[in-house]
Amino acid sequence: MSEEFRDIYYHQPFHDDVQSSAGENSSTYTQNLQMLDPSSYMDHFLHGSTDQNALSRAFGLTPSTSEPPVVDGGDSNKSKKENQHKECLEDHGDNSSKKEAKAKKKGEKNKQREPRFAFMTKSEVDLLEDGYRWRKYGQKAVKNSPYPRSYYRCTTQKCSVKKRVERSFQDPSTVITTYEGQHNHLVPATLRGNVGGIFPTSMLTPSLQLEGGTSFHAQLLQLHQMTNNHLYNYGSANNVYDQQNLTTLHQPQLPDSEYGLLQDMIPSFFPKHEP
DNA sequence: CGGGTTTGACCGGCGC
DNA sequence: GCGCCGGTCAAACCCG
Repeated sequence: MSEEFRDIYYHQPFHDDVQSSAGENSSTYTQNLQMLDPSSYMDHFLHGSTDQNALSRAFGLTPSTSEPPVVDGGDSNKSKKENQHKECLEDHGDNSSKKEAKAKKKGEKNKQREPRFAFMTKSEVDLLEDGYRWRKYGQKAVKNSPYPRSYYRCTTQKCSVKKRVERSFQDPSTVITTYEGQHNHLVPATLRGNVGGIFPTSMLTPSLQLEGGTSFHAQLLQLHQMTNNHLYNYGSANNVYDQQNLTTLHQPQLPDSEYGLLQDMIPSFFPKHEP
């Protein structure tokens, strides 16, 4: 299961003025990047990680020999559940007899487990913009939490990426976003008149860049896709966000070798140190 | 009218 | 076998 939830980030933007729509508001910018203390919810995701560990893992640089990335003594139950639910996933069956479809699927061991990628963001807005378009397909109450969990699917046809969004019940200001799967397409051309989030980077408009949650998420996602998966190429070399956008990003402390590599890959993710 | 959201029902896997 | 649980479906609804 540690493979499913391999990356958790904690993103804490500023909040000056907050409105109610994911786009305009969280007019925040990234101020700090750190791992969240293991909460009960997240226990099965990560445990006692440090910034460096987290980031290293995030970039797929975790030395395979060192600490187990995501281990929690008591997560056996959870992990089973996670696995189990994985197996329930996926069925776009539009046919009338759902049961049959599911039965078939079941028989066909259609249990591919998509990689997951989760991070936490301090935001008043639940649904952080990442450049993609999502359709909500469900909402469930979260056990032991007053906050519901929402389920979204990428609206692009043939793209089965999903994401879950829920608010941490321990820190209601924190939103936990879990992506599942890989987009097999580029970011939709327009999003509120802008190029949304992640990829066609050089096109980002200043206004969008200032949406801290957006660009940060975008970059994390991009990072994840680039480092952990080689199936998709979004033109990494030229993906350079305006440096201003992330100047306050907490600079990760990585070994020079790793840091240099990452800097090459995502320059904007590692803003130059300017005191 | 098309696309998104809401929400109760349903499903399959566990654990007891 | 039953109940719980997380996840999904899909009809009804909403909205631009």
